Amino acid sequence: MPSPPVPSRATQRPTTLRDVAEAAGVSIKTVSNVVNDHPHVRPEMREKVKAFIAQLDYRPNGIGRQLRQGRTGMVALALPDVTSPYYGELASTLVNAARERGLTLLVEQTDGDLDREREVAAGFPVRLVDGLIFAPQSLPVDEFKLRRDTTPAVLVGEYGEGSGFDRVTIDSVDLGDRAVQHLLGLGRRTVAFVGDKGQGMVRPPVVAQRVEGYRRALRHARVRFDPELLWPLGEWTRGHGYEGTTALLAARPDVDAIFAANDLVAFGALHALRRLGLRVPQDVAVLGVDDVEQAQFSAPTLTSIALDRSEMAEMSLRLLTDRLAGYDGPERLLTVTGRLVARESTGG
Amino acid sequence: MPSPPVPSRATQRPTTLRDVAEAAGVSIKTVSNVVNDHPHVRPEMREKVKAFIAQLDYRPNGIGRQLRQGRTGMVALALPDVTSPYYGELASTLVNAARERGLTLLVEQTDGDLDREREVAAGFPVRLVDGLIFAPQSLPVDEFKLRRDTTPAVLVGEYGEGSGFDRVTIDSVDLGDRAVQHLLGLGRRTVAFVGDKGQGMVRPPVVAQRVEGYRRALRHARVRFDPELLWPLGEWTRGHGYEGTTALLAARPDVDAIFAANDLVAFGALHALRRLGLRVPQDVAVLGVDDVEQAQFSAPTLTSIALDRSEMAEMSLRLLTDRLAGYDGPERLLTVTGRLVARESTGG
DNA sequence: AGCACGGCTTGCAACGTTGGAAGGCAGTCA
DNA sequence: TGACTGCCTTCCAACGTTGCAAGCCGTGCT
Repeated sequence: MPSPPVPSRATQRPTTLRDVAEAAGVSIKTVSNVVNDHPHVRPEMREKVKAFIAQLDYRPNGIGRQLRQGRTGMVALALPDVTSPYYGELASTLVNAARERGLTLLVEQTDGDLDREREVAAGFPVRLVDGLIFAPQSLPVDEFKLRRDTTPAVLVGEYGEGSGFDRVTIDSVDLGDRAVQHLLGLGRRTVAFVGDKGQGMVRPPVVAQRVEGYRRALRHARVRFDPELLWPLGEWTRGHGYEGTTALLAARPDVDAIFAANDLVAFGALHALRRLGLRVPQDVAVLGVDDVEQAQFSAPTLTSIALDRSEMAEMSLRLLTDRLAGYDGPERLLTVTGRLVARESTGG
Repeated sequence: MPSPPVPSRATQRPTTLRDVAEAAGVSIKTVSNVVNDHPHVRPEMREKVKAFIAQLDYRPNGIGRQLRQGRTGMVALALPDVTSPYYGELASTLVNAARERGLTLLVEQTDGDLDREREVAAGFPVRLVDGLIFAPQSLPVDEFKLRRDTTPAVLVGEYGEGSGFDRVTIDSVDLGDRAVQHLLGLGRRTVAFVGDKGQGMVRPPVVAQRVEGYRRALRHARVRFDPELLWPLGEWTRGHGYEGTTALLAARPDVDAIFAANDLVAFGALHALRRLGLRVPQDVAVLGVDDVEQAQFSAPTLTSIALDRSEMAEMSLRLLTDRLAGYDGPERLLTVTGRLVARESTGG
């Protein structure tokens, strides 16, 4: 009878419960009981088995465990792009928060692309996660509503009104209102919003809300609304912010304040104004949204509206873990409000 | 005989192969064959089964599949922090590159913390991934060498010499050399390196190499090496860069150039110099490493050394997938070299 | 001595999937 | 008509784990 071949290091089979059981001369189940700290194992037996576990470097096979338990302990996080500071920080906090709860986070990037977001909504082709945290950008709400996947989902961002899903949202109307109030309070009267999207047609909720806040502040201060000051941008990036601001000031040299859709756009705007030889805040005041760390270090430092990303991350995970734990009630909505941090770019 | 209870939406059991099989009146294996595009299924049968699959929204259970196949299709990426632009871009590219290869990336953050890095090296307590891409910061190489986990691993960064593992590395000696050459080429003679670590004791490899490059450039230009100009920093962040630079210029007002350990430190340095009323580059030239996007938008724009993160990501994944495909040869080493991008902060 | 009890250990089954082998059926050819 | 062939389908087992129920054994009580 041939002896079994000696496995090479690379093909070495990981230790299983059975291996430990055979080595220790006990049943598989007893080893399992030791691993899972179940009662009804004699202390000396427990010690003995633990010794073999350590010696053989036994670590449970997650797959087997998950198959048995029907849950994977994994949660998908789908967002446009971890590279942007806003989403990056959200992802970072979520990774850690999930870890603390014994969950593993699977990161998926959509680039805000409609088709990719559709795929996420439809559910991953292979069922692998217990839940989903989703920050959509382009997907119409009605489409998400119709998803057949019954995995619990939490929506993050301005998006999702009327979707019937749990949401962590930002009060962007209030945010826009306060941003523009601040600029008007400096005596500025020609305030541009840089970062409009889908104007005339369907604005994504984030944009629609910020614009509504913008108009509310104007109305309140009895300043005439000038639609030309809603300046469109393909994407909310530094590059687009730079191009857009350059074009804006060519068309409207009378602009004396810029409400940038987010901090990246604001950095692009600062750069453009510098290139144009305009002083910030003396000639043009600039205000961004997100309060990314760089805002404290740019020249000039950037006034911004801070959103508590770690709070948002905690909230989303809490909503999701409730569902995982069996909560089956109606949708819930948690709202985060912004906090204005005044810095040099608005004379602060 | 009681009929089975109607499941509520929340507890609805996902569709399995068995469900489809029963609905279609065929065996489980036939459905499996259809799902996996296996031969020996009559076309009309295939169509019929596909119809049921669509109707019942059947999607394979990843766990069952993985258990059967012995692989999870998941790869862990362990790095200090996705929030920093450098690691964020690495993670972002890796997520997409893994996706293209049908792999799923699991992101783990260590904060560069020794204990967390130890855990990663020891292997996750629950076996769940087929491979590991690891960017360590504090872990001594010797410790990593001894890891018992036989999962294939790829090390990313300056770290890992002599570890016996596949590596994607950066030639940081050359990088430091070229950085300082550039500054000396501007006529500067008092070049500080901001971001030294563990000086006197064991410098982490990144630092050791950049310092070696720094000294090599000085030697080559016959400029005396002044150890006081290696300025220590607890961490390579904007905040530490700001504090460190402020302290540096208090101690050494004669500094006329700063080689910052990375771009974040450089942004902190720019901010500090502005606060001190010093002009960049006229009074002090500043140069960073990583060429993050913000470098093109800061005031002044930042000269930096670009490292191709997407190339590094592709390389790491290639090394890893080779191992997953069974390659069992000796360790391999791929090296990325930096490219200097001159901007305003050095008068470019 | 017999019995019950409680503490510890084991055996069985099942989670959902797929490779391999065996089974069935119709058509073809001698 | 019977055997063979080739295609399609089904059956069986196994991946590693854990809940449940049953089994065993020694102790203490009557």
